[in-house]
Amino acid sequence: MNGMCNPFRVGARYHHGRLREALLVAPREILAESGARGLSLREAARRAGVSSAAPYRHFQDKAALLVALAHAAFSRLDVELEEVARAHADSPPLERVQRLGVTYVGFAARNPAEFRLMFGELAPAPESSPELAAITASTASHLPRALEDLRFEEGSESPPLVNLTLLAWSIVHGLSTLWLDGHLRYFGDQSVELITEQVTSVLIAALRGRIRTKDPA
Amino acid sequence: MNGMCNPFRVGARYHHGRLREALLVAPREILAESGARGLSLREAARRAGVSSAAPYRHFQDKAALLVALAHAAFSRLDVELEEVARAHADSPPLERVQRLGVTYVGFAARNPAEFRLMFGELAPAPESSPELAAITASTASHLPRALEDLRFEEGSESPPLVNLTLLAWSIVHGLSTLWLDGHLRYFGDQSVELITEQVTSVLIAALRGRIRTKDPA
DNA sequence: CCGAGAAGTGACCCGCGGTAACTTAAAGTA
DNA sequence: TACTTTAAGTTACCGCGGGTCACTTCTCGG
Repeated sequence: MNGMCNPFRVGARYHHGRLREALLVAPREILAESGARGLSLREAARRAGVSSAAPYRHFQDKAALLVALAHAAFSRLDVELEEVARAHADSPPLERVQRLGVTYVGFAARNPAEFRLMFGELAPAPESSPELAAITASTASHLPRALEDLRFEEGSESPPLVNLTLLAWSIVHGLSTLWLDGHLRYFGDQSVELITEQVTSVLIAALRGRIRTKDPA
Repeated sequence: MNGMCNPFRVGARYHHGRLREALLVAPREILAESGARGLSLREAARRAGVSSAAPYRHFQDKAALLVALAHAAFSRLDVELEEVARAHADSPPLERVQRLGVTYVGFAARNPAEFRLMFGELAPAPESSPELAAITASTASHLPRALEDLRFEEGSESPPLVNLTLLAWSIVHGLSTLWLDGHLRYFGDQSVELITEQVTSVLIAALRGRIRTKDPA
């Protein structure tokens, strides 16, 4: 209770000093340990070595804390995607899109609770804060930016960019949530990243004309 | 408290008589009104006109009630998919798959809270009950059953059925969750069903060779 | 150096999940 | 039909979490 174990709370002074920061760190530990179910303001306060009413000096309510956490998580995903996009700037667009997708799914798998916080049931609406809306938009921009480099053969239809984006996003988002919720356990024990690669390869092969069905038009 | 408004509780006898059934009906109203957040055993008991300890005579705990609710929801989805598959038994496989996908997304949109209960964060693991595992497996079988009718042109690669299934499932599951969580609001104000049709049409057109990229191999 | 306001405290409210001991009524049996 | 058993209810209680309020402690600007 005296918070001696807390790096932010060595002196155990009456005023914590960096409580807001501590309240963004502690919940990540909790999420990693016990998932979103175990995340309570009280537990976060406890870990910060502070009374259960203290957090309310820095966050209006629990939802506001969740918004801040989601914002931080979006920032990290945004950085990852940005780096991948730069690293594959000279690759063929489809390959760049695939790398972005694998990164997206990998992030979800490595940060399950935070991914759920960003997108899931109790995710704060992006409108609940301008900053959250901004980082959300930035994160969502990488996929269409890579896809708009795609070129189609003459005689081929050119699907609207929005449909292509949604197709790609729904695949990786679907794989992420299915994986997090344990529904991919019966599809072999490979890593999600590998599964993602194989699944997206089917789409890519189709777009490159290497897979064609005999399905009647 | 006397439960006079409850059809199952007209006489307000000491023994409810059909409490288990009532406890499967009331939560659906709650879910429709206030989502999973508002779903508590106590509220369900209140609506059934019964004390807050009564439900424990019929369900070991809240999780067990959720399992039963999820089972019922899976059954309804299973029936819907079964009917669609039968209705399109003579259509080209890709079209049948598309109808299944639209049905899946439509179900999610029409039953948001229950869909989250089936797949989402606090979804019970299928292993938590044999019946749940069975109905889950049955529900998941419609997509691969339609996809295994697909035939490929000579010279075309033939992707493994499991990858095709996962591709199709991840798309519709991704669209469902993205829609439920409000992330498709910025993609126009069309219905999810329409969005699903457009997005899946891109994939289908690619598989039929009507869309081909100039992407370097 | 002092006063105002930011930051933290403890006590309290309510609703929730869950348990235990008790009561009612329905069903089975002599 | 009477008596007993037991399933299906009840009230009262526990601990915990979100949130508020009145109060105290510290920090910092004038």
